[in-house]
Amino acid sequence: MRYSKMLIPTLKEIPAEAEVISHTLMLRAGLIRKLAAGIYSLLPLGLSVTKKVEDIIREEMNRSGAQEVLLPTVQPAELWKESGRWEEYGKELLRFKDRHQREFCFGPTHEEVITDLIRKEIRSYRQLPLNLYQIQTKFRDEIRPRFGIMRGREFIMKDAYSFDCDETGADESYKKMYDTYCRIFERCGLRFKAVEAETGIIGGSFSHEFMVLADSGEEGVVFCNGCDYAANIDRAEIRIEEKGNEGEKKKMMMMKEIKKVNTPGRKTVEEVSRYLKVSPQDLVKTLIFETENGIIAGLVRGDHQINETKLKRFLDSNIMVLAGDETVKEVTGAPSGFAGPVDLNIAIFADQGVKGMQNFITGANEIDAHNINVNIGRDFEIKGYGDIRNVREDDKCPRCGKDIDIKRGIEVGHIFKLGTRYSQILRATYIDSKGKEQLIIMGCYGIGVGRTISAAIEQNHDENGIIWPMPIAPFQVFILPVDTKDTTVMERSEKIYNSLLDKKIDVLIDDRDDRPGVKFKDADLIGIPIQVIIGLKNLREGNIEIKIRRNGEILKWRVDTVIDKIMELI
RNA sequence: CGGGGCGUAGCGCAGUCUGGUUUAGCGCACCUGCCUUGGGAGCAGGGGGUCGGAGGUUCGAAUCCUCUCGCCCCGACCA
Repeated sequence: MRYSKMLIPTLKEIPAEAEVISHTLMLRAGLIRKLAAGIYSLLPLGLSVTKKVEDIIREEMNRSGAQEVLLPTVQPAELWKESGRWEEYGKELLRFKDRHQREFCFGPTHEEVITDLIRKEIRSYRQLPLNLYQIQTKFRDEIRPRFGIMRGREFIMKDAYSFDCDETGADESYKKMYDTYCRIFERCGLRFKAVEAETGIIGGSFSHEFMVLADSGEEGVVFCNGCDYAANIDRAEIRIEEKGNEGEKKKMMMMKEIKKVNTPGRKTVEEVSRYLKVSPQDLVKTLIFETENGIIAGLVRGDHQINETKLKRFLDSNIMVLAGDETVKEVTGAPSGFAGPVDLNIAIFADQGVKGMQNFITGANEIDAHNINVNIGRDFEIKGYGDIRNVREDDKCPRCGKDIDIKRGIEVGHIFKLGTRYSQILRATYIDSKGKEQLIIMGCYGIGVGRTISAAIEQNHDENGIIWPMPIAPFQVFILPVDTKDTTVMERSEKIYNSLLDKKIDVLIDDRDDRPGVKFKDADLIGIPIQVIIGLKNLREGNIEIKIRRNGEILKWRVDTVIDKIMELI
């Protein structure tokens, strides 16, 4: 491809809208342009990378025995009503009506459609197992799209669905996809971790997320330095320390008399503990939540953070919203910041870390007041204890007890074992070898294509621009003739260009009649791994210069060996 | 949805508080010519704006008021 003919609108200045480096660079390198919030056009360079990633996915999916299909983006409401998700999915589901006032939605995911297809087509165990996948545009009306195509509303996703006769088969399918995903992300040149994860609205019995570690990641990832335990922060279990001496000591402590103290204007744990000259560990935080089963309170130690997802799972509720100021006032009789469990007549649940605490401090359900020397059992009752707080770096691995690390991650892939959640409700069944009707067991497996690209840039860039890993680079080689007007330079450049094309190499030649500085800057910005720089000075000495984008290394090779040497690099 | 901020040329911004000497500006980009060719050059000339939109106040509105649309950030939420 010739640069002069290609639409590569690079930007010298940093776009105001971009927040993370991958977004900035994708705009600056001319890969994407925004049309509306969370909705982007892919320009030639961006599409080229997208196709490379898609092809890697296709190859590996096909290798695993999956078959590609293409399902509709527009889906009838009936199917979603049948699965129950028309109500469940909420505002993220983009709904609309056709000219006959029939209800439709733009598919945010395709469990309903694929299950419908399968229930119509599959009769016998002889037709199973099956794994179908597609690479398709989806739409989820995100509350807050951000970071360019990392969290868009319209986005390209590879989604696969497996169908098995029994649990053993389903587990095998799941394992196969796990391995396939590892291969895909390895080939994309990403440093990633597979972690235990939540199933969320997709549902199912267990799942793994594939996380690319990057500071800009939106998910917390917990992993052990000693063993291979790794989990999403919403999933990561708290290791319960066997309290030896400390526990004993605690038990021996006397319950002191509960007392109300003034804490004018002190609302946060930080403020209260400093004012009362105690450590945050001596406090218990009371958080009020609204659920579908009424208002409840969640308790954690002052220096701990409650995890709503864990609380939600613990209480098996679908809705869990931190109560607003009005609700808090209604329930506790005080503005938020002064809530406490004593004389609170709603169900109270506590983190297991609160269990051994004695003579602690809580809000007094009264403005500018806290209670000290509060004790469970004597002053209030707890309806249940659970693991409802976030893991911290000073916690230990729940499996092996060694130190753990918490990092940020970008979720690029997610695999779920669905079980019979959809096959049951949509009646996707088969006849087994004994002639009996059975539910098909399903799995579902997603990869965010755009997110994978963003993540690749987050991990592979420097101050000058993108540094593409070779397998997903839009071009493998960038030929940069320093002076387009010089015939010696241009003839040699064209020759190399054509030789590489003959060898099926993706090569871009910068035939623009621009000053060298402009071309060098653009070359670094768009990040093609190998730059072939052809200048008169080197050419006179029979040399051609090669610049490795990743490390800036400059190599000088003889003109007649340059093609072979480039082939070795690719 | 709550809080904050921003909409002025393709991009980045000034001007808005304090309405009128501004014919609405600057840098980059763009077009023409000259010049230049190893890290986003230089000179000269040029084109491009319903100041997000609607309504209002006023002799006069980018500037003040009301409504509205869009976008960004934080929070809540989320594969």
